[in-house]
Amino acid sequence: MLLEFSGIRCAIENAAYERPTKVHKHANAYNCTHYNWGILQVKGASPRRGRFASLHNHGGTSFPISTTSLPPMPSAPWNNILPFFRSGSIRTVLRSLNPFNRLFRWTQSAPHSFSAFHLLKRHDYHRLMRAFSEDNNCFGVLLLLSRMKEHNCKPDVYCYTTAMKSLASSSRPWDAIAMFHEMVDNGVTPTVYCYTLLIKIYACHLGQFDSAFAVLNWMLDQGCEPNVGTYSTLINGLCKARRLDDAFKLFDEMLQRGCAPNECTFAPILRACCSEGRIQEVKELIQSMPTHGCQPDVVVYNILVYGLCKIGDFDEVERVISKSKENRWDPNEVTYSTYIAGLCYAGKAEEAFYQLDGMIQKGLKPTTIGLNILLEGIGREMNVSTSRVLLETCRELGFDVDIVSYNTVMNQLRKLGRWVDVLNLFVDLFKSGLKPDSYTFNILILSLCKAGEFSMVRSVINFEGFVPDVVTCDILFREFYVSGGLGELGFVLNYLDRGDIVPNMFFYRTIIDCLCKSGRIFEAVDFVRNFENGYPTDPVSRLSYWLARMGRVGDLLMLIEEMVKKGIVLENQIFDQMITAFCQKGLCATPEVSKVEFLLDRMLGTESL
DNA sequence: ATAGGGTTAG
Repeated sequence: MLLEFSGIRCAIENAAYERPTKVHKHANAYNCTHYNWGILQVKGASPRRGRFASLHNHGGTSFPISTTSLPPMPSAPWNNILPFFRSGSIRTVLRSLNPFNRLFRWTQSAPHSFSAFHLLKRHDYHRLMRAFSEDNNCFGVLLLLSRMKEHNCKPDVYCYTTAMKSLASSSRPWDAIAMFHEMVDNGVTPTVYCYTLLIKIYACHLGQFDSAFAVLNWMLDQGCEPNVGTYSTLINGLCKARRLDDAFKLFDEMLQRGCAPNECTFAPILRACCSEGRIQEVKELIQSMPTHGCQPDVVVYNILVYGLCKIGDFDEVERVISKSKENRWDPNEVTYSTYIAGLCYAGKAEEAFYQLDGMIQKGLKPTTIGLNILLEGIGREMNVSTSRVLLETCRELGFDVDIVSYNTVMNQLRKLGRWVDVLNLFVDLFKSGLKPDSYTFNILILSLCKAGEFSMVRSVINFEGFVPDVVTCDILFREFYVSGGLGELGFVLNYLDRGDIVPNMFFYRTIIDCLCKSGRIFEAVDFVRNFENGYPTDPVSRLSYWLARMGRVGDLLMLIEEMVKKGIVLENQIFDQMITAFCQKGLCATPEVSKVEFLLDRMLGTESL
């Protein structure tokens, strides 16, 4: 047991504490393995990335460049790509390409001969790449890019941009950045949009605003003027990172540079204000929009509806919708779906159903996302039978459901311990032509674990196309630890050792929980002590919870003294957890409370230092 | 041809 833990610790120490988000989405891995590409091959397409982009000199200007190399291009033979051509959108594009015209006339289905690829023009490749990209098939996009190079058709800026976009939306931001550099190295000049995409990757995907601003400056140096889209993208990133002040600053800056904002510039700012409940500010901003030369549109009003729902002001939502005509906008599917979602969150499921009727009568079909929120809301506020029936009747009603719909209802059943029903829905989703994603598998696995059906868990893990992710590892680790079957999890440890799965705060918390539950307190303390950056807040908070819970306030005090000595800033969270545990144990009315009071005094003392 | 609006797992 000890050995296993030291193995994990090793993996954790090797892993970067604040590594960028995961490099690949398992949905993609699923797609690929489903079509008989080995998992390892797919993983090979996404090698481990370096931690952060470092700054290199590029044309005399400081420019962020990643230290990573390009992903190896996939090299499956063409017939391996055949299954992809079953996708409707891709076939539509193929059909319209001259070299494929005749092929399609001969065969009703996909082409069996790929000699036609030799005849494709650069533009044709780009159209195909876009179709694959829209189909969320990053692998196919990369395959096409490598094929066009093999056929001596030099990819242009549009092809590279599409590849970057596809990589970014497959959670492979570092590969996308590497792709940008390959493009520049090949002497292809980026367009404004290409730079904007790079900014988006740094700002929205990686949260590295220094690099994002560096790109902005670099493009100016290259004589490429940022446009509204560029600024809006960066403002969006800042807003998402809750840096609203910086967003406003950039907004002023773009005005000074003579770049006029539009609806897309306002939207993220309005959204951020809504999230903070600053609804009055939202209303004022919307009113100010015409002075900036833009007319609030349906998206802007949808954000307002979202904000009003968030504070539960449904009367005002009604007013905003009823005044839509005079404000020159038409409520759409998203408007009502947002309204319905708000009602669900407020526990007004009946009212949500009423609004659903209303929107259908207006000839608007609920969006898939809107349906998913409704399913979640009625499962929570009414009962799971209703949400399940709704899910099953959507097809008859002509509403489009997706894998999230199934995941939502499956998880509701999971919470009730109805694992047989979870399994039934898992089977049903295939009948609806859907494919399970990582959420589906994790819900199913958790459900089976809680039911003690470990042999079925093993079957699910071996299910074709399933790739465990950090959530799977977390679930398996916790559940197998509790049931004493940790020895079976060698493959989880291998994943961690290879760095294919990067542990996150949830996972560290699980490790602390497992150690503490089995009384291995000193190992838990050692665990947080030996962290790369030392005593990370989240695991320490969890440890603080356990120590208080086990009545070991003295040990907790020692840990805190140790941290203070090393100059570590103590977060409130650490004390919150301690207090929670203390209250849960009902120790507040006992003399024990004096220890906590002492600790709190200590906290206030350290804060004033 | 690019930018902005709702959703699920530990």
